[in-house]
Amino acid sequence: MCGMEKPSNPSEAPEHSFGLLISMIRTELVRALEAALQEEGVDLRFTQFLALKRLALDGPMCAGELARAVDHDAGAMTRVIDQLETKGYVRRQPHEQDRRSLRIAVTDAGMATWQHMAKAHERTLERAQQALSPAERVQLMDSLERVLAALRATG
Amino acid sequence: MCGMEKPSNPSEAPEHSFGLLISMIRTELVRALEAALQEEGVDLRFTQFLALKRLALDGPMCAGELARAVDHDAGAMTRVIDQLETKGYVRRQPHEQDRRSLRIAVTDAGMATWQHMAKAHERTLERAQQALSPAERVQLMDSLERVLAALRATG
DNA sequence: GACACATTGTTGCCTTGACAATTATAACTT
DNA sequence: AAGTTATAATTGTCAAGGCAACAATGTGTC
Repeated sequence: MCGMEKPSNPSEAPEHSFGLLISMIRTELVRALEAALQEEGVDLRFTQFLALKRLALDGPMCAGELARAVDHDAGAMTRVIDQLETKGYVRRQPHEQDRRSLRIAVTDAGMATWQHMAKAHERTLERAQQALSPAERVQLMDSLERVLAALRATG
Repeated sequence: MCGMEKPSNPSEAPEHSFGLLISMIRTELVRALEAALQEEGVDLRFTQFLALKRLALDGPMCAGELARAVDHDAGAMTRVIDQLETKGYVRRQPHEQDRRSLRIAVTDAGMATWQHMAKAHERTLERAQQALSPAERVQLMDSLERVLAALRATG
C-alpha cells in the first residue's frame, strides 16, 4: 500500500539536496568497495582499507598522523590499528625520538594484501565514475576539493 | 614531535582519493549543519533534520516511505521518528487504508522549527559552495547524481 | 631542577546505523 | 474461506565513530 510511491513524473531527476546526495554516495561507495574487497577475498572494512592504503603509500607514521591523514578520530584509530595488527597487516613499533609516539608500519602480509586490494579499489572507482568523461572527472575532484576547503575554512 | 608533518610542498594540492574526499565532505557538512542548527537554537541531529525537512516539504507519508526518501535504514528510522515525536515535531497517525502503516505528519511546532532551520540550512549550503561558480554548482550536482546512479546500477 | 603546560596514545561511555528476527496486517492463490 | 506469501513497523544486537577523561612523555619557563 505504501510501497513505491511518487508517481509524479518519471522523467524528472530525483532532485536530491547536496547533503543527502553526498551521504548517499558515501554509503553506496563504502558498500561497493567492501563488496569488491570481499570478492577479492580481502576481509577489511572501509576504514581499515583507508588506513592500510595510507600506510602502504606513505610509509610508516605515527598513530595520530595516520588518524589525521584519513580524517579519523584518534580514539577510533587506536582500535583500527588494533584490528589491522590482529590481522597481521600492521606492526606497532616504538618511536625513536619520542617515547609517547608509535611507528605504525605495514608488514609483508599487509603489503601483499594492499596489492591485492588495489585492483578492487581501482575497479570500484572506475565503476563509480564510468558515466563521467575524463574532463568531468577532473572537474568533479577539483570542485569537491574546493567544497571541502570552504567547509574547513569558515570552520 | 609527530605533529603537523608533511613539509613536502605547501603549494601542491592534498590529492585526496575520491572515497576519502566524499567521506570528509560528509563529515564536515554534517558538522557544519549541526553547528548552524545549534546556533539557531534548534536541537536536531543531521538525520533528524533530513527527515523533518522531507516531511515538511513533501507532506505526510509512511515510515518506510520516509526511510527510503532519506536513504535510511527502516529500523533506524523508527528511532528517528521516536526522537522527533518526543520533541513534538512529528505525530504518528494511523493510516486510513492500511492498518500496518502509519501516517507521519509534521506538527505545528515541527513546521515552525522547519522554517527556523531552513535559513541555517541554506546558509550552510551556500558556505560549502561559495568557491564554486553557478555553472560549477550545477555541474557538480549533475556529476554527483550520475555517480550515484552508476553505483546503484551495477550494485 | 621544579613546575606548569602541551601532546601522544589509550580507554570508557554514549549515540548512531546496519542487519536479522518478530509481529501485525494485507494481498494473493486455490 | 483457508493457507501462503509479501509488506509495514518495530525491536534486539552488534560494530563503528565521536567525545571526554586519563596516563605517560615531552616542551618550555622560572
